[in-house]
Amino acid sequence: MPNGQYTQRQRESLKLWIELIRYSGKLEQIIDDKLRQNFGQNISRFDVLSQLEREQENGLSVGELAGRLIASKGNITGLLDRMQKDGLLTKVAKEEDRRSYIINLSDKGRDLFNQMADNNATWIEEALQSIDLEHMQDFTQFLSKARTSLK
Amino acid sequence: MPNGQYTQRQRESLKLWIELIRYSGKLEQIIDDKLRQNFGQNISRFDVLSQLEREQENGLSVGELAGRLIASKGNITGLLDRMQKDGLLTKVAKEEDRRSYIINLSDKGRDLFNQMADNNATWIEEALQSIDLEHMQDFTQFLSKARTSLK
DNA sequence: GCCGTTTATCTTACATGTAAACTAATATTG
DNA sequence: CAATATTAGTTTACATGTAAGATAAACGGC
Repeated sequence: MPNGQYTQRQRESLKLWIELIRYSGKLEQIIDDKLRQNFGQNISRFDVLSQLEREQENGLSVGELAGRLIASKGNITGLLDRMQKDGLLTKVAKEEDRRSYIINLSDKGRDLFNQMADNNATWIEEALQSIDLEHMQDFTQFLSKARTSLK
Repeated sequence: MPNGQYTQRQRESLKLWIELIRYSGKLEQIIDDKLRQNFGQNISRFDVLSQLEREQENGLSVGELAGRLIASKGNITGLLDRMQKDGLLTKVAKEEDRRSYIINLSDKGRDLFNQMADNNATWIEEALQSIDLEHMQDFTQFLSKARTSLK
């Protein structure tokens, strides 16, 4: 493949790729800014709270939590430390497996998440207001399929 | 809006938002991994090289460059420093405005970009192979419009 | 030309992402 | 049971992202 000589399919793939990154990056930026300004939290933290909230009282081990996060899989130790220091979650050693810990929402964390989630739903609805409901559903389904066939 | 009680439109917006972030995040991750493994570079650096390559010999000031980057707008100083240290670009003080600098690709940077771009086109075509050409074009156009109506 | 404002970039401090090496506990194999 | 491999999580070092303030040069009104 000589430099700069691409097939039509490659050109269209590149265009789509760039638009996808641009659009979703801009959306993410908008939400991240709102979360920072209004709650002093960012998307990673919202993601953590969200995953823990789904588990109710059961909590998650560090590894399980990392596996469910959309964004950061990397150095989750520091993130959880900072969130624990902020009183958003609890971390208790597991009885059966002394290598492992159970992470749970604190009451403060749960309250904060509920507030954030409500606001978030409003912001996202606003950001997507130019898209009609039918397109939105098609689009969601399309993305879901495309993602499954990824790796 | 009571906790957990969302309108249909809000629910669909949230679903679309989550699928978008997941899909584009996964795509970005795939490409980032390939760039790291094959070239020791990441997407931010590829983005910088790409913007500079478009300008041919003219180069860009730090501010212009920052404005065109898809991703990082933040601490671009350090990124450019590291890339300069790797010999990928040059940084020359501007004659007319001594506050400003002109960033340009070095030969090494241009060569590297050309290699990366070719590989990138192949990888992205592969990642998007499950989508037929027509859908791809629709989707690109749709995203472009949706993005323009954002902020 | 002088002075306040704006602009371009840098610096600093810190949060987060990435990768690899490390530690301790558990599981597996013989 | 002992040797080895695997797993969970941490630690370290470094690259990158974010925000705020600092610095120096250029601009604009007077």
